[in-house]
Amino acid sequence: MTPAAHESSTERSLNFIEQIIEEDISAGLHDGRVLTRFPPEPNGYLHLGHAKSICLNFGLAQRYGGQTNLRFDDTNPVTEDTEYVDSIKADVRWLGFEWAEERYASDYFEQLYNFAETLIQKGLAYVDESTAQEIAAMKGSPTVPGQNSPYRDRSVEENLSLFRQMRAGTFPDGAKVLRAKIDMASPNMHFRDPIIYRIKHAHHHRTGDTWCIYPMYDFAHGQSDAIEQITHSVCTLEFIPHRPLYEWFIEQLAIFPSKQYEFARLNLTYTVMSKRKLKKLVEGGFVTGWDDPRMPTLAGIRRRGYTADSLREFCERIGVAKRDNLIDVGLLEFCIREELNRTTDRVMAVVDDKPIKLVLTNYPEGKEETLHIENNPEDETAGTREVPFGRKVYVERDDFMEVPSKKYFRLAPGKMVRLKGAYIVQCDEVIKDETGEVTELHCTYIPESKSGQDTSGLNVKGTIHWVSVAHAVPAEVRLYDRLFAVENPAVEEKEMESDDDNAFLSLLNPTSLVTVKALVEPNLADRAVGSRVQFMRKGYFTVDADSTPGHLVFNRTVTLKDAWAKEVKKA
RNA sequence: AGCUCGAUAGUAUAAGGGUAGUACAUCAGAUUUUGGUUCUGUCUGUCUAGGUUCGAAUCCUGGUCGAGCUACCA
Repeated sequence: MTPAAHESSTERSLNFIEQIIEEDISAGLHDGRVLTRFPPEPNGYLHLGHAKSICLNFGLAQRYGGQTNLRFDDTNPVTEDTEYVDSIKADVRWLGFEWAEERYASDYFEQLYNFAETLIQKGLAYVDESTAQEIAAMKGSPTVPGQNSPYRDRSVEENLSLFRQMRAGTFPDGAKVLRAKIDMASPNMHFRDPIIYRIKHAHHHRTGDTWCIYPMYDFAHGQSDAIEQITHSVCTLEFIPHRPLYEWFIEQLAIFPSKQYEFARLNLTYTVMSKRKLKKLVEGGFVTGWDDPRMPTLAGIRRRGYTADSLREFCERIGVAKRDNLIDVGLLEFCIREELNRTTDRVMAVVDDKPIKLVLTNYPEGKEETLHIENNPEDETAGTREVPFGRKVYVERDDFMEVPSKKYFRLAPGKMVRLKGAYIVQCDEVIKDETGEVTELHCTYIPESKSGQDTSGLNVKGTIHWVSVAHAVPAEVRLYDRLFAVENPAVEEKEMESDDDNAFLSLLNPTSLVTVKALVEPNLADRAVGSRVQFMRKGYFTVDADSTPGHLVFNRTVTLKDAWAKEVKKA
């Protein structure tokens, strides 16, 4: 699709990268070809920050008739594993994207090695045998220029021979490194003779034991881009200082001129996005795993009940720019509600460890009715379902107040409400146990008020959900809430000024998971894992993988908006 | 301290020298057999000081504030 054609088919304005690409296309750069790449390191699970990057990279290519490679940046064998490769591929596909080619930086090890020799030959790289500490010390600081290594001026021949011995496995880990010879006084720390190869006698997940030297990120990423002829290499802001180096290597090696562009990574309120911190949560048992529904990982959020569509919509709405941002998690919740409101069936579930039993004293003993209740008022084609009704039903404790406030229009002594899809009932008598806790409400129902054929003329403000006592199916419900109690854990952590890098754990929300019992409609009994419903007046729920026949487990994906809760909070 | 990047409503994001717009959030109202949905209305913004210009969010200069950079991680 041409930019012009697209212009007319969308309202959305262009982000800065799209603007660059359109300029490139009109300038005829690379004959208008667009090839992007998504370059994860296979050392962890993908999270929402990656989702932003995936949607950006694949979205750019789709928009401009290009393609996207999936490239694993696997240059550090000690942290990487195929387990992650598989989960990353699954997550990208789940999000709804298909890559043109699956590549690995390790595919290019031989080529990268040759690039290194080229650099040596040009007198632009040397083997340094200083220790890590010495190298760090000689590096200087942003305000103090570094010092040249004593090994900086070795001859090309010596460097070549040493480098070949490095490859051959002559030296132990850390004994030597290959460094680019640039400028130890550069204000850009990355130009102070960056290390480009290090010795690691480690098993690589793909190349096995073929190599004992591995290129550093800076010597692998740009060249990999060039080898694949990536036109637009999009990464996050922290790589800005690397860009001059990225370009330097490309220029010195005279290879395909890929260009790097940087955007601001996603930050979300009430969570953390750093791999390191997420790992701590998993390893410390603060969550049940990488796919815990509270985690911002794609695996977690998927299990929570989020859809790929809603995530893509979210990524579209947050935009792309260069300024640091903190997105309100409320926007994510809006995106999933918007979809689930449209697509899920409404059902009734009394989510309460101690529900109240409601007895309709004027409803004949033993009588049962089958009610037909619409599945989704937003979707006529969703049809109706059968819901059994009887003399006794469960309702939630929150839907009764012995001494109601003025604006409370649920059950209270003497008050009327409608039981959703059934009858209007009036609360006559409150039954309590010996501790004074309400256990039952005796009500009378209005026979002429039956849903759909109401001739009672009554008009009640409140409608509450219920489940027939005789037909209720027990279930476990996991009420998930924000992982952290504070809006911006990263900033709070900084403000604590603690040396303890576990300090952020004290900011966790202690009620991020509340497990309660529920009684649900019988037709929910055989829902498949992963299916989604709206529990009327409660929220959207999905059947968790922990469910077994006879033991249903529901995850709360997100609550409904709750104007009443706001009202209560105000008071 | 040096270098780099950034700064537009509460949060994001547009406007590329010519009316500061959109979404989410907020608040208010209407509708509603979900205190949901939907609809209507409402509120709040160009970091600062100069300069260029008929005209500046936009261009220039200084300042302020925020972020990143100083791993044999990516």
